[in-house]
Amino acid sequence: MVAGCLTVKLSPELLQRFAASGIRLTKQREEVFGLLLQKRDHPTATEVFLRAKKHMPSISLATIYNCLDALVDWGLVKQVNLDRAPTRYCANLQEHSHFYCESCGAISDVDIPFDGRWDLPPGFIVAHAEVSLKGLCAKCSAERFVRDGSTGAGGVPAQYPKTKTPNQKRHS
Amino acid sequence: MVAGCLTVKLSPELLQRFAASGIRLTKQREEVFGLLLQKRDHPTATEVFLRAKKHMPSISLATIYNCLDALVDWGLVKQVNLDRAPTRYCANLQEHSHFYCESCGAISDVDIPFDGRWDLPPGFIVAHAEVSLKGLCAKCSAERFVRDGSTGAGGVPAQYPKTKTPNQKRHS
DNA sequence: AAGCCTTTTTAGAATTATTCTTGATATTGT
DNA sequence: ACAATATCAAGAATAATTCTAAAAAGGCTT
Repeated sequence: MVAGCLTVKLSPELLQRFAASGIRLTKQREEVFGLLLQKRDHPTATEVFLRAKKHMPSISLATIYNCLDALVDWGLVKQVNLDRAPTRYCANLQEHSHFYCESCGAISDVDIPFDGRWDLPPGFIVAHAEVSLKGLCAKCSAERFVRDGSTGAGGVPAQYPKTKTPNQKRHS
Repeated sequence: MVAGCLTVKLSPELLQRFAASGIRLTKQREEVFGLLLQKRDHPTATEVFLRAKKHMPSISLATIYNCLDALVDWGLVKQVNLDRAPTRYCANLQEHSHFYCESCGAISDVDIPFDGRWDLPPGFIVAHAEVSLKGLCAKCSAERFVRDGSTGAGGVPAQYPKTKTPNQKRHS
């Protein structure tokens, strides 16, 4: 009971990548990813759902969440969380930050995240800026290095050795 | 039916400020604010609730939310949102950023938000950094300045003239 | 192509953080 | 003290998201 043609045809290279990596690219995932590539306005899961239904009337919201989660897991899509508003999704894989317009609610991508100033398009006015860091605190990094026999000295790469985090859900 | 002594006595200066500003400092608000000042570990509303109940057994979670919202409105407390985890509350009024430890879940304050590098305590390892900007996009700032008769030229202060935002809830 | 195994989709129930509603209670100004 | 106003409490309501169980689809082997 699958509907007609997809919104966006993925590039052969991308399809190749999927095939090579053992990832199963279902019609639904292809549709969801295609929608995100096509209209890069940071839609919420519900918005993606509404758009997807036009082409696949039988798709369910749970599937949208499943697909988005899968795409996020594969590193093809990024979640954008602003305050407690519904999570938005973004197919821009370049490192970038987000700008939320407090007047119209639009979310724009901002290039070059942090090395002094942001590369804001002309006319944009920043009222509030917020930085969230994640990683290992002193205590935990010490423990980790003791266990792994590493020195823990300076120049540690950003991607520290990952050990299984206990039962942590996707966005923790 | 109000319980015994508060966890933390607020400073006379602060009490003065409340009195002067017409803000009504109720026992519940005082307790909640005191708890945040006393143990600065960025508790969630539920955690504040559990702590408050020890001193005010009759307090309700809704009241905790009310008090926290009021404190946030008065600028005495900041909300800390990390991904979609429950909102945490922070009585540190200094401009600062937050560091989330992906191993133990602790949230630390990080001084000096963005001017090159962050002032991280030794041992902290950053794996991911995220910057969220808020303000006015080009379209909206143009509209605003046309309406207000301002030039819109460079050097605009971060605190642009606020007009009523239509029915926007606290965290939008 | 048939059978078998695994993954995915679906629909709806469940969860969870937060907000809303309503009546009770407390506080302030007169 | 009395009215006017603001706040609190309890539980219902909301909304985003996740979970569950069963059906469907995809792949692989023969």
